[in-house]
Amino acid sequence: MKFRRVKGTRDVLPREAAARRELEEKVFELLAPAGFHPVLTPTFEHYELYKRSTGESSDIVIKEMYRFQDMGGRDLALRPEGTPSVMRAVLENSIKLPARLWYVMPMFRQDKPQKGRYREHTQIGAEIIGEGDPQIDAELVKIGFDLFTSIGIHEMFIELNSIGCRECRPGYIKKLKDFLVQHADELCDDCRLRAERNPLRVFDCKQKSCQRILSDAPLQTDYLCPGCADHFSQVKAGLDIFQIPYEENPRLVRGLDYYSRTVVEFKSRELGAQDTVCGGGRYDYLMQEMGGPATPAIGFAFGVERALLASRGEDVFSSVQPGIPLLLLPLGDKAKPYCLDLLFKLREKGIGVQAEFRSGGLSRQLKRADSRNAEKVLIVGDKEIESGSFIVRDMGTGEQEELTFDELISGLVNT
RNA sequence: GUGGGUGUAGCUCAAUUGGCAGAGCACUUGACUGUGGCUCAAGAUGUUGGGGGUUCAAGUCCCCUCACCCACCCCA
Repeated sequence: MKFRRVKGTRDVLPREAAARRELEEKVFELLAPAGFHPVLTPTFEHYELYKRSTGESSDIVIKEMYRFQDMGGRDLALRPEGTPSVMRAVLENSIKLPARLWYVMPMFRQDKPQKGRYREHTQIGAEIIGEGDPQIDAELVKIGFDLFTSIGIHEMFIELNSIGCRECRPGYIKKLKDFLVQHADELCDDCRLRAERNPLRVFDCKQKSCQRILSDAPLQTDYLCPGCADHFSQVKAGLDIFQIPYEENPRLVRGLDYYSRTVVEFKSRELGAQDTVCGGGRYDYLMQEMGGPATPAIGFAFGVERALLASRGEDVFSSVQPGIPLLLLPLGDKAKPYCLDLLFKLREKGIGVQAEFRSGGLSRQLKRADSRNAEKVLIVGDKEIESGSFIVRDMGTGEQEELTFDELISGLVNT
């Protein structure tokens, strides 16, 4: 085998492709009534867009982007996540706000592939732009919850936190940094680095020793300004209206720079290490940072591959040849052009039909029909062409009936 | 970028202390030239992931390399 797929990419075979379409339908059915409209953006953008929005301290920008130059010397990158592109599109096309947009688009990140994580993957995302009330946060979380429930993801739980705003976050980060410096000699090497660059990330550390120390660390929720504290408690009050299982996780931090206030993760215990199905949060400053007017916004996104893993298990990914409703079996060379003609006369009637043009006797043709998973076959030999009466055989039951050409054309429409 | 595991026929996997590379499924052909699935018979399939080394002899031992899987970092 000479050519292989590029590391971290995958082939989506018919069975999984069908499952994806189903999933997309379900998402559409849930989002459309809530006012979401579909949107598509280019697969690549100016590198600068992601650098400025996703953030220079995010791992995506630091080491995971497919960055390249085109022949005009433009500095470009394959889209690593959807939000910056969607916001750019809103701004560039002067879309009327508030707006609700959703998308299903491929994303590209050059990190090490493992279960449920690929270098090219498909994300479905939903964004509410121009609405900042806490009820919106609760609405979006509820929509997400319903969505994952409807696609059959079990053992799901929601983690929720508020990471504050411009007013209160800097003060908290300073407090946290002071704490980390104090305990620097007890932390792992990674965490000492994090303490300098991006202190919030220490909460992601899996080291038990670090976790023990961090259990005494100051928490953002204790240092929220009155505005953020009120917002957060109203989000929770909103969620309490629904019977949604969520837990506050004061150590939940997200990897992108643009988040503020509400952050949320949807997790499933059925996924192993990659247990986050969906992440999201509020990003009230992003539009302004991109040069637009101050505009509150919130959104979530999830990976289709991971969602399918969590909802259907492995069987989704096996390859299965789909069956054929009706297969024409020509016998002899004269019957072949006749079948070719018949093929399209039947398709015009909306019948799913194919023909077996490889030569062979009836026995052979039936064997082929069997291995191709045909539900019914139509036997077309010289005898049939002459008499205008054809045998339709049900490959499941073995029952046969004889139909004239006209009966065939009209009668099969109902089968 | 770091660690662990696995690479043998299209697929799932065998192969004893180093000793003729095999089975099941799938495939092709025939028994059966106008009635499939079952059965029976025959057949085809490999640079044992790649390269190098040790040896009379390597799927097996050693070194290098690549790919995939799992995990870490991080994330969807």
